Amino acid sequence: MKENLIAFLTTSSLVTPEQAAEIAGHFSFREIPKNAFFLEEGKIANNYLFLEKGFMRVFAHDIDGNDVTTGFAGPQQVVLEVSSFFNRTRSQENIQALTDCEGWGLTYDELNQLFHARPEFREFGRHILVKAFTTLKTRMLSMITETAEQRYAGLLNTNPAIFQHAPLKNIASYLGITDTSLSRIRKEFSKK
Amino acid sequence: MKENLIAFLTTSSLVTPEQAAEIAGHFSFREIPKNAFFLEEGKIANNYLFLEKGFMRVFAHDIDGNDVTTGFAGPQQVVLEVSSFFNRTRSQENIQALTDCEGWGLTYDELNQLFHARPEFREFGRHILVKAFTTLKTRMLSMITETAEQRYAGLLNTNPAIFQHAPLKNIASYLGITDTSLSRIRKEFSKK
DNA sequence: ATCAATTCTTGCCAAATGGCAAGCCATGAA
DNA sequence: TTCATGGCTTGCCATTTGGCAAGAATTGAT
Repeated sequence: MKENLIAFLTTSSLVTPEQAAEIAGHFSFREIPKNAFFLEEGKIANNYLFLEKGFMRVFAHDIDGNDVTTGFAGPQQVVLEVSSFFNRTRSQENIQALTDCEGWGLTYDELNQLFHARPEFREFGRHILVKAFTTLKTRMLSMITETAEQRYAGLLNTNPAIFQHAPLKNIASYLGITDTSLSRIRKEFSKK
Repeated sequence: MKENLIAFLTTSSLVTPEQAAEIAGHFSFREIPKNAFFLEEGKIANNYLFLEKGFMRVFAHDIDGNDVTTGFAGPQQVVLEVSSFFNRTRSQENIQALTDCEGWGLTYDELNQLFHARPEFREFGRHILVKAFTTLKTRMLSMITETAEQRYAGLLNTNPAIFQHAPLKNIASYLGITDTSLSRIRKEFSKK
């Protein structure tokens, strides 16, 4: 039942299979139907989620009120608004299900209890945070050094599934361009 | 002697002044002369630094070998290449002193011992990591939603000291533009 | 003091991206 | 079925940014 969660916990090799099974025991099943919000801006994130099925989109609003996609999440990934969750502050971001989603979750209190009781899960938690940070740094570097077309090609390569679930305008803002430009880039790209 | 470090540890209010004094006791004094490298790409980051005086630049190289500034550090900040330090992997980034620097440092082993012995320092460590992550997310959002001129104005506002220590071409790549464009933006900006 | 290297600016032009509006297409609701 | 909505593309043109090269200014080394 929780095989995927257990497997995920052990991949880092910071947690043994036995430990993973016990840790997984504390997670509860969560369903988020399509279009429902896992987190709404203005609220304090209280849920840590291991996403097993489905896709989600993370987005914020810029000064003019425009919708800006800051991230996507897919199966076998942790979904978490780090800042709001750990600092207990109001989130500036929304997390919405692009498709029907299923996964395993912890509340803030549950996670802290588990961090306290399970040093290896604490290490695992740090590992996840470091990974998210590294991923974001890589994305920042690609934002600085690559053209929009290169970033598009990169996303198509690393996360092709997103194109089947998110509208292009969301993908465009994630890439830092307008939907108009993305459309043109796709046209050029398909010629090659 | 270590007042600044102690004050820094207590600002988060995760560490009491007494605890901070004891934690600070484990840090050793570090000097990095101007232009020296605190970390070189290809090596494994082994030093955690609280910078007390001076400025540093973090940079990587893109595919064409161009120098890209990914960050700056100034007084009262932690200097750390998170990914290499925690994963014990070779760094893709360099950290170089822009001016003569002084601060207080821990090695990887020292930090881990302290994390183990001092839960409050562990919490503090997480707090620093979360803050760095949040800062980077904000920067990513500004990269997507703001013009180069707005980003320039923002940096001038939040970190004016950098302009006295780093050459403009470094600041340009940090902002995601060429030095030519930055020069023009500065010209326009000074008219206002 | 001199020379070399680096930094910064500027002019010229090209390339990349954006803004807007129109139109087409697919989807879902009534 | 019809209608309304949202998603995607496209044409036209404006704006932003880049590439390159030249030159001035600054810095650093000898």
